[in-house]
Amino acid sequence: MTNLTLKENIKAALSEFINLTETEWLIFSESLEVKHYKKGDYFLKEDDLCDYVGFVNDGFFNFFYLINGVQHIRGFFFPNEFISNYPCFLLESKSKFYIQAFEDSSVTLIHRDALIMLYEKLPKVKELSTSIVENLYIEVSDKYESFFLKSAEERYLELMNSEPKFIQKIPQYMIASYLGMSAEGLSRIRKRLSVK
Amino acid sequence: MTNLTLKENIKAALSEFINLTETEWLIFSESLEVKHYKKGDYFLKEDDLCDYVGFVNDGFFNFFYLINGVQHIRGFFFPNEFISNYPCFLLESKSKFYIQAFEDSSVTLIHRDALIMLYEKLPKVKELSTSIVENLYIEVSDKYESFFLKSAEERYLELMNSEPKFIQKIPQYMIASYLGMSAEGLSRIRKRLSVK
DNA sequence: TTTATTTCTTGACCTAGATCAATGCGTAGG
DNA sequence: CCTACGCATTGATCTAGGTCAAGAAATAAA
Repeated sequence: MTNLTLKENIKAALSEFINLTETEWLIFSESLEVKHYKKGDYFLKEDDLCDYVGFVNDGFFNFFYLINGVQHIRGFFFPNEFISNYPCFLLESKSKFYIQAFEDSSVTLIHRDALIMLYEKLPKVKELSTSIVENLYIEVSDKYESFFLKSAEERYLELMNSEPKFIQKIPQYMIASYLGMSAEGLSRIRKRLSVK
Repeated sequence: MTNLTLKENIKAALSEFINLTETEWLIFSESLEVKHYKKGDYFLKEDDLCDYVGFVNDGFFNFFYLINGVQHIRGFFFPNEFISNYPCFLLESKSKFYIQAFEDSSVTLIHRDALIMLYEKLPKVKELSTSIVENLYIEVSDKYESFFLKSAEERYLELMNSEPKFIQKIPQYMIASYLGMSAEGLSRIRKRLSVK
């Protein structure tokens, strides 16, 4: 795929939030750059500043941090999703998290400075940023609620239901970590479910 | 306290986010109204639309919802904090939550329509809204993380540490619900801690 | 194909915290 | 002052899910 086509991907995704005219889109797309990541490459590492927001074209990424060398997975970024460590992007603070390519991936990026400059030229873009944060806020509120009210088994089923296609590619022990349970625990849950 | 003084409370709180000149503040404060709640009164009920953001002057509120008649407490609003069901305020959707005054309370309110009108007159106010949501997002992300990594005892200590003054006024069984544990569990934790 | 490494499963055991039921305590109303 | 009712404590019991250790399977490397 050409870089041009890759940028076009975003256009569709953006339309969920804002409507850009052709001219506006041209201005916007000038600030975009496409970057390719090999499996294992980092979009972001611990203690990095997170100066970019990206949009995943292909492949996918793993969002985690380390406590005594143990990976705690907190999310995945799949194609057609925005990718960033937003709290760090917003606060311009150092990242506690890593974001790592899980397979060869391509991402369309925009730098914070470019984005801020766009806010002047295209006020709609400011609204876009606001909407993204609002959505993230609502999303994490839901995840929080689900953790409160649901058992490990229910959370697993919920995930299988919402993201079946990609989950297959992710090793079980990572899914377990993402769901806040042990790898052995998840294995038993799967066994229990397969019997039913 | 006069309504004028109550409104002044907000000014100080806002200064954390934006700086308003005297003139701007006058424009802003015209959109504010002060409302008093008796203990037990609702700021918001299930299925209501949440058309207001408030600012707690006095008293405090309880943020919860009901599942088969059981209260699940998800937060408290203390003096000098903004009060709203933000996801509902943002999405203009029906609330699943109740917000109830725990003692006689006073709140300075702004209606969504007034707020949106202010965005035109005072663009800074738009930034204020954005900042508030960003803060909420970061706050709930932290709470999520704390739930993941910490034991019931640790979460209790964390809360006692961050909000000692108000927590005293809240019955234990509500704190337990807020922390996602049973009332009996919390009682045992407290006993264990008092022995140490 | 064989070997090595990573991932998954299974069993044995343990523990935090839930649930249920009984009792104690404090304070508001009569 | 007494009675109730809401709240807190405590004991007994249960269970989801964690931890540790050993194998089995699968995947990658050679």
